[in-house]
This record gives sequence, C-alpha cells and structure tokens, in this order.
Amino acid sequence: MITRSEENYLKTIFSVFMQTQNNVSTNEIANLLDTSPASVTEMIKKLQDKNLVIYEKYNGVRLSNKGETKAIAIIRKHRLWETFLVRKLDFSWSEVHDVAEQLEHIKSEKLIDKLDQLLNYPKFDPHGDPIPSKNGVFNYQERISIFEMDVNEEGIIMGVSLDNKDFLDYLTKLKISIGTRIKVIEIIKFDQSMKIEFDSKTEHISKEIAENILIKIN
Amino acid sequence: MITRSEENYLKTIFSVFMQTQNNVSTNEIANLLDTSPASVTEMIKKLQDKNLVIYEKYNGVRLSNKGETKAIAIIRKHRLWETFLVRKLDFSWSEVHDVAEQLEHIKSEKLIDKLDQLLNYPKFDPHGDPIPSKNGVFNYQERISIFEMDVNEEGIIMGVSLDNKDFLDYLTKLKISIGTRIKVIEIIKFDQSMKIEFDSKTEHISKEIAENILIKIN
DNA sequence: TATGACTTTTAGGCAAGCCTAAAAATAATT
DNA sequence: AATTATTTTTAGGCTTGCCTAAAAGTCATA
Repeated sequence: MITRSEENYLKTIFSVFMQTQNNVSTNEIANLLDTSPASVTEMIKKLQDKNLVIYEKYNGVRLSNKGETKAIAIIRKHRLWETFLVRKLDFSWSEVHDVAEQLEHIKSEKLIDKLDQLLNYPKFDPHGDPIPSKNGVFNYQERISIFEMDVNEEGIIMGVSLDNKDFLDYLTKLKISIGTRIKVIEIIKFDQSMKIEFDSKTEHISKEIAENILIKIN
Repeated sequence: MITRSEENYLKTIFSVFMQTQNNVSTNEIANLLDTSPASVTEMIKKLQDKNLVIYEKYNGVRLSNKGETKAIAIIRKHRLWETFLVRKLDFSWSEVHDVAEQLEHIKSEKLIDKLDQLLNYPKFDPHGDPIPSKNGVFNYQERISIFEMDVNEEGIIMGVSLDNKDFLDYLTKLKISIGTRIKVIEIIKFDQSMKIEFDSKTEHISKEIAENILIKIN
C-alpha cells in the first residue's frame, strides 16, 4: 500500500523532473510540499525501500519506473477529477485545484474508469494540461506562451502554466479561456506588456500574464 | 479540524444510537470499527475534549449536538456519493459502499452542494435510506421488512436493511430493486421462508432475505 | 586551497491512532 | 453475598509523518 503522503511526494518529484530532467533536490521537494528538508530525506528513504525512487545521498532523487507509473496514475486522477468538477459541477478554473487534490487519492480503479467514460475520455484538463491515458500515455501538445509571440502573430489558447487563483480569476474576468483565438497587436518595449485582440476586442496584459498563457504552436 | 478517524467514530456512534436510543458501548464501537476497545476509549476522550460526544466512564457514549451535526453531514455525503455512483457511474448496489466510504471524507461544501444539485436533490440513496438535507433533516419513511408481512399482503420495496455484497448481488440476480411491487403468496411455517410474487413471477426467499428487504408501510 | 555559505543528513522528539497486557469496574451467576 | 465472567480503562509501546537542532557534506569564492 502506498500512503497519501507518499503519493504527494511521487507527484512532486515527477512534475519537477518533467521540467528539469534532472534529479530533484531535497530542498526543492521540501519547498513544494511545504515541509522540512529533514522530513523529505526521511520520506525519500522510505520510497527507496519500496523501490519507487532512485536515490543517492546528497545527489537528489528521481522516480523508478514503478514510481513513475504511480505518479502518472495520480496525475491522471487529479486531472480527470478537475475536468469532472468543471464540466459536471460547474466549478470554475480557480476552484478545482484543492478539491481535486483530495479526490486524487481515492482508491478505486473502477471509479476512475467510469469517470473517464462519463467525461468521454478527455485528453486535456480545464487548464489545458494533458490527461494521461489509462496506460500512462500523455497526449502532448506543443505550446508556447503568449510572451514568446511576435506582433501580428495569431494563436489559439491551449492552456495555462500557472495554477493560481488570482491569475485564473483574472483570466475569467477577461473572458479568456481555452479555445479563444488571439492575435498580438502590439508589444510595449518598456515593460514588455502586450496588447492582444480576441473576440473582436483589445486587451492590454502584463508580461506576467502573457508568460502564463499558452497557445498552440503547430 | 476533525480527522478522518474521528469522523468514522462519530458516524458509528450516530448509527448505533439511532437504532438503540441508548448510550453506545466501547465494545460495540470497537467491533464495528474493527479496532481494540482500548483504542476506542482513547478516541472517545479525544472526542469529548472536542465537545463532540457526551461520555461518562464505564457508561458508554453518545453524540453532543455538535457531534450529531457532524455525523449527519458525513452520512449526507456518504449517501449522496452512493447515489452519484449508481446513477451517474453505473455502479451496482453492492459496489458503492467502499468507494463512498472514502469519498465521504472529502472536505468541500461546494462540492457536496453541487453534487446534490446534479442529482436533483435526492431524498433517498440507492439502498432506500434517507439522505439528510443540507440542514440535517431526514425524510423518514415508515418501513417494515417483508418478513413482517402476512399472506396476500402487498407492498412496494423501499430499501434494504443490510449492506452486504452477497445479499445485494442476490437481490440483483432476483431482479428485485427499489420500487418493485411484491405480494406475499405463502409463508412456510417450518423455516419461515416466504413465497413472494413480483413482476408476474414467483420466487421463494429465506427468512434472512425477507428480514432485510423493506417495504413501504402507509 | 581555505573559508564561508548553503544543502543535506542524522539524531532525537512529538502527536495521532493504533496495539497488547494488566488492572479496575461492572454485570452475572451461584 | 461472593465468586466468576465480561467490559472498560490504564499503562506502556509501536509506526507514520512531521518537527528542530546539530553535524556532515558540497559548492563557491576569495
């Protein structure tokens, strides 16, 4: 049996490793899980005993195949639940995270298969992140941030790279959501803010906002 | 904050008290929660410190108003989730219990309100048990078991009094479900088994089965 | 290369929720 | 009423997952 806490460690290690492709440091895990480095070291050892991670003292940690499989299963559950909350229970982007964080630990294969079916086997969650299939395959979609676009370039919003309530609420207020087609009108050199056009209107967004909205690239 | 374990104790105390109207004994809780009497005593003290139960040494325990409110909320969640699993995810009677047992501990008021709405504010769960409203009101329905019926009496099945997989699977096999109209044809004196008629066919059921199927009384 | 800064690990402790064994209280039976 | 049986509580221990403080290791920079 794998505990809830262990699942959270696996998920964290997985997502950091995905971004950096490097062994994940004790400190980084501690920061992300809001715990002490000492606790992390301790837990890593436990995960190592269960063959879920590959670990060498003072050299960070990464998932074993077994650990990766577990981590992907948790991410799958998290994203399916988020999709369910938004589509079936009318939750907004910004509200789903905390609840999905709890729901992802429910243990029932049938439950998750049926949920998948109910939602018609979604490939992306409400934030535009890919939902791994039952056998662990992610459906990646190449994306870049609006910040990387040039003037006059167009794109369709495919997701966000930040799961922060204020950020998501602001997007909702702007009526920007996944699927929205946008065009870059102007880039202000001074602060790198951008004027973008969508749904026949123009909005002015800061660099920070632009960096965290992702559009389809191909 | 109230822990998952505390919630399970409250739920157990509530349901035993409902049946007996007496203080619940340490031993009984231990049996139902599959734990030791010593652990129960310890937990009861903790619940007492939190003003969730009323307890006197060697004299059993019952819920305080605060504890009862909590217990009812958990039962509400459990039954709403069971209803969801059966209605939306095609779970069968016998499969819902374990999963609902996990789901009932998810903390989100919005989640449960929305679930209630999605299911159109159900008054009874798939076993025929009442689902308390948001403000804690149960919609009781007077029910008796088939075993208490006389020959030629008719009734409509409203629920079951046993949440056991083999029992529920057997009812499914017999195609007996909530809403089925039945009539008692014959009672066999020797073993108190009963011949009942429903959906234009006759079945012969044991005393044990008859005792655990509930029909509407008024 | 030595020193200081930072990271990681070790050591020792704590709360929650469980356990067993023994003691104390209550209930049942002779 | 006394003895026995049962129930409940206390006492002491264990594991999980966390903590802080101190020691050990690694890295960076003078």
